[in-house]
Amino acid sequence: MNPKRPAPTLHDVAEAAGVSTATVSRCLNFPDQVAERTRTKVTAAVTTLGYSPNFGAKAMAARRTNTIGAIIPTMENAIFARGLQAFQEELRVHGFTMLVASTTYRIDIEVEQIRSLVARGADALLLIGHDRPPEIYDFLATQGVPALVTWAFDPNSKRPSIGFSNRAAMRSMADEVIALGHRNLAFISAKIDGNDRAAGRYGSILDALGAAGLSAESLQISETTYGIEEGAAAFGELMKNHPAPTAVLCGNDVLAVGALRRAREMGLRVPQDVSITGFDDIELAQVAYPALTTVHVPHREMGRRAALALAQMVKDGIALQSQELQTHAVMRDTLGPVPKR
Amino acid sequence: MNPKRPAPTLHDVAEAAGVSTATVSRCLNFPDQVAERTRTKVTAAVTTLGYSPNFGAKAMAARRTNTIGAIIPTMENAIFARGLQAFQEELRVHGFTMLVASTTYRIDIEVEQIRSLVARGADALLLIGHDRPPEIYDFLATQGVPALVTWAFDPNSKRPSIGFSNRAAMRSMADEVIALGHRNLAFISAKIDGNDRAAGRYGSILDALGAAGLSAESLQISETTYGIEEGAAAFGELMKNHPAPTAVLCGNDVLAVGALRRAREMGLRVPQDVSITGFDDIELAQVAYPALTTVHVPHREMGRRAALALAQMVKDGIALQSQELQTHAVMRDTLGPVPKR
DNA sequence: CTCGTAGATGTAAGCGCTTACATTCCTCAA
DNA sequence: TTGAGGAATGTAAGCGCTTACATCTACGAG
Repeated sequence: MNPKRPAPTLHDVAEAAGVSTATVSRCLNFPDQVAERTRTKVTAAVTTLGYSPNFGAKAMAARRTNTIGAIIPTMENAIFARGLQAFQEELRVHGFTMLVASTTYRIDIEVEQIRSLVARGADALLLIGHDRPPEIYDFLATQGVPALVTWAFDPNSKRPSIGFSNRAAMRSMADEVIALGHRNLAFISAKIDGNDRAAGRYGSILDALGAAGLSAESLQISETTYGIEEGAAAFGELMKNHPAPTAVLCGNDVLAVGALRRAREMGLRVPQDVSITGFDDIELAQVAYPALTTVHVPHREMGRRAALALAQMVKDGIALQSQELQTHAVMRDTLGPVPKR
Repeated sequence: MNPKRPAPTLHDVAEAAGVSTATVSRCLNFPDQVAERTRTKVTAAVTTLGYSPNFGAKAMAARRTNTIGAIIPTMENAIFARGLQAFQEELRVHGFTMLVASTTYRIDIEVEQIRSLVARGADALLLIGHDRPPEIYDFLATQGVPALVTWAFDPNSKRPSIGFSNRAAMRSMADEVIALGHRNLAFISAKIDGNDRAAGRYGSILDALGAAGLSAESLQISETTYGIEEGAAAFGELMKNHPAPTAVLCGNDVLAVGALRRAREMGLRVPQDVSITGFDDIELAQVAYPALTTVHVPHREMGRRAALALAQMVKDGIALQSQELQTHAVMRDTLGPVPKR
């Protein structure tokens, strides 16, 4: 580790190989435009010097980075982690590099991260959900950086998105719950304000209720932050109400698992005494005991498709097209008929 | 989205504000060196133009990036995700940005990613584990990029590392298991070759056995890839052996949870019929049923400390110092005494 | 032997920014 | 009124790379 000696540059390599910098550059980027003999010399020089191109300089001169930025709320949530992993793998196949940044669900940090990724020359951006101040979209427009929204699909939005309808997804589950006779529901959700996904899920439960001729009174809601503990706490509070809900729908599996644990601690049997459902269908759902009834979301597929669309748009100029993915309720063991009193 | 119109540059801002580029640059980087009036004009120009600095150019001119790269096997593993999240948050406090890249456990991709992060000007790198070809370390040395190893602590290595002793960690669990009378163990591990962490864990079980006067014969091993399914499959195979193990130690919680599930499917009671232990203590461990006995590793703390050390070394030139973190066995419900036959 | 041609290589102009140094402008003391 | 000295600003030289264009070389055709 010698932070003193400056790293070798193209120029150094050129000198060592006895050619011009242009030749070295060509040799590195378009090997077949260079004579065999020259290439050998250059390659040797590169190796012995331990040369590594300077990305910034390269990006500046070439005006292209082959980099796509992704901005997610947090890596600590499996749904983003797995979606991104797939995103990156697919991107790599197309010769792109992914840059990730996380916001911890804070809008000011998101703004900061977006600027940072743009500054770093991202050719395009992957964003989660539609909700964000219009200035951000304006900024991206003036910078000429295309953005693709995922984790949400909104046919009415002019912005391209690849995702699923949070409304339809949660609706399918709410319908199941209501069909089983539950009239007293609760919803444990992430903060709804500024989160179109959470809002959509919430709205759809109301829709389902309405369709069944029930009033909004039938739904209690508890907003909390992400986490098992948080889900447990919210569940505990909800069950203190009179009447206590007979079915608790959760905005994601992590909250649901927390609720499940608290139910066990409270001596409530699931689903005999109370039903609990999740959302996302992460591994946790299958491992939980009882296995969690939840809404399956194809996160990996979403990541893969987003990567493909973005790569094609940057490379071949194919415009981004919105795509809707399907979700479905997965019935496992935590949803049952309403308990008879 | 107009990818045609070029983004505004420092020069454009300078022109719009009627000052020189130097002034704009100062205004952006050292606001108090600039007169109030000028600052106002410049700020206005920046806003109306939607200017965003070009990172590459900046890095090149300033010869510093305030960026630290992190290279992990995969984001899909909660232990890395949570450690990195903490890493990034701490880094942010010190004014650094994190760049992540994942290798899917492939050494060739790791090499590629390291080169890529270095090319991007990372001021330093975070690496997982010690095992990797010496050329990589040579390369980093000639590039003058310091690297910090985490997820492992090896007092004998000359390279700085912040982590825990995988040997000591697994040893503590193995000792517990042996103390409970188990004489017939199995270990479900990630691939050991090229993974010093897995190797350390494996070795320590052998050590424990030796210390108890038992032979290596008492330990069956099954190497597999990461995943719940994989853990389940490995467990299934192991239990076919004669004699079947009475305690199955797993290299991580995910494998353990898979084993747990398979045990349930096979009608085996845990821990009455067979004991199962994990490693990492991720959330999954508490949620599993029965709650998993595992080795607690302070991932977040590790990420935080690594970030702090790296930030201080880059900013203030404080040399990296190895730090050892403590782990401990967490006894929950999946480890019990050896079943009497 | 000359010339045209295509392939290989070199030359040099930026890309957008920072920063050492030079210049200009004020302010205030003498 | 003058000039010293600090504050504010401008000038311009790179940072490491790509690439259009110029140049050179070698070879075969005429």
